[in-house]
Amino acid sequence: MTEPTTQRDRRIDGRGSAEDRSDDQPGTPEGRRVVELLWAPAPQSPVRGPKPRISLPDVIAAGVAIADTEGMAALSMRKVANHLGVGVMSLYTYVPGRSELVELMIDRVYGEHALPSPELPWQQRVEQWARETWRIYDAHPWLLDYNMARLPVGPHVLDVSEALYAALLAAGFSGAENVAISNLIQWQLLGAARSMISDADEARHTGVSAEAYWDSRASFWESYFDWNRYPTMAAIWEAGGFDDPAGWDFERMLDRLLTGIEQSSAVSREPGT
Amino acid sequence: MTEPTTQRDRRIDGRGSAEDRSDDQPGTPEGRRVVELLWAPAPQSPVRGPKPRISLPDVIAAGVAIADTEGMAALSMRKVANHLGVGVMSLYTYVPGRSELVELMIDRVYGEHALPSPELPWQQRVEQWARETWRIYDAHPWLLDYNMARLPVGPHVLDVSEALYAALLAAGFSGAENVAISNLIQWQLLGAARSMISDADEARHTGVSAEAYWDSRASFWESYFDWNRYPTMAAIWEAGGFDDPAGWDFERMLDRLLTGIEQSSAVSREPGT
DNA sequence: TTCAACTCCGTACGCCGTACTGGATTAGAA
DNA sequence: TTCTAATCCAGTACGGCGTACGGAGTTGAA
Repeated sequence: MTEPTTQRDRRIDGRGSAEDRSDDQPGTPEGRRVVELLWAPAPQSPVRGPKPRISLPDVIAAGVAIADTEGMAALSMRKVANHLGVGVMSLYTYVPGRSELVELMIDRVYGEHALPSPELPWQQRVEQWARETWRIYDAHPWLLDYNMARLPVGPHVLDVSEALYAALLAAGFSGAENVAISNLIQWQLLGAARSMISDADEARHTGVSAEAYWDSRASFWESYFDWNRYPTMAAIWEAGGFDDPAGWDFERMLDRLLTGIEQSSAVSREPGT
Repeated sequence: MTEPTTQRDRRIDGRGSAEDRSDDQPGTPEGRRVVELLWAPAPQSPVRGPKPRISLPDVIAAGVAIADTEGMAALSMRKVANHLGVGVMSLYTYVPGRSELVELMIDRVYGEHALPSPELPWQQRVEQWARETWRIYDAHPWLLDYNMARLPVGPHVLDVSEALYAALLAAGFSGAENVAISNLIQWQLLGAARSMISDADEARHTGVSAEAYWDSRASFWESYFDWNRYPTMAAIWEAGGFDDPAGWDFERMLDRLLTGIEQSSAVSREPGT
């Protein structure tokens, strides 16, 4: 960290082309910046300018607060600035832009995950991991709006991933198999959370409850639904299969997953086609 | 449909309060409108005004075209209008707003799903269903940006759902069990697609390939990754478990799912806790 | 004391969705 | 034929967004 860091360097400076990096540091400038924000150990020594009135954690906390109460779509730089009592552009001193702020927010809430103790049996570890993940989705439903395909590579996100990998390793899965089962668990959890939580969440800040939503679509069921065209759905409906989210109830799903994994751990190891 | 339908009625007219619906039709006005757009059989008889220069399918097709090439984020009403050679506000004659347009676009691309023949054995039906779904995600990656928790209730969306439910019914699953397994399949597919396709897709219109992305984060691996803090991840990495998406390769995943379901179909039926 | 480094932020630009309003066009009623 | 109501079409405008730019004020080190 020898070269001087001017404001222009710290700001995002609009995606420079591949040629214009004269230094030999790895990666792109934006990538380096966000990695530094996620991992940088200290706000480096006291420096030259005036004392900052806010801090990076403040900005992240404000973002989380707004997203928690109003949803991800309502999160704007102006609102964050307002919440902190500063001008909008001041935020760009701390954060390169909105999307990087979101990455930081995600890593920050992953820090709330209470990691399972390595001494527990693997089933309990996986179970606690799943419950904690669910709890975080429930506390911060805006996570569910995020694609989740490319999680930010932050310390807390990695802690959480490591915990699941480690639990599955204890169950006897390693390498690609471990990754596959880990993905199985995460995607099930995410899918169920999206179905259950984001309904309730959307209700909270649009004022339209899930029932009201379906009621608003009621004309469909009355006028257009064709019982002959969709016989299986009709049968499931009449059997109560859609009542309550019993089919993807969290407890049942967890049970299913664990027993499925146990079986797979017992049988195991015939390669695919 | 006796009461006159003026433009003000057809337009979205800003979420009227619950009191102001004088008629006794079910659901909210917006809900009725989008349901009609999805299901209305014909553009009702020839009517009074000037001949329309474009049509609803044109608008939907333009939206799909733009989203296919530039991504969901780049889909704007202005671009759609431009693509059709009309003014922006003209679109609102055909579609209540952007979000409804997206719903219509989704149902439209679900119409590309080649439903499996009911005469095939259920495994082949599920397999073909999964391949078709994957193909559609691949052709229209912007679907993956959509939450997918609340799919639009359109005819094609329901056709696709019905096909999976029916195949699983043939496998012996009914009621809530059918729903649970159907969700399992869909969420796995969606998760895998989000991981694999949206990478490639993002690369296409941001110009940043997945390798370039990881390269841009390269400083992280060099400077910050702590092999002691993340031992399992390190082990998996060294074993090649992250190389290639072998762990969640589509074929392997499909195999895994089908055999898992078969086992579950054989064992089955011990209730949870 | 000077000055470079730094924080803060007002202004402005180009996007976005869409409300409002009115003009042009047409089919049926008179 | 003339009139009129229904309908399509769209210009203008408003409030919101992310953020580039440039400059004013503040501070510690030279």
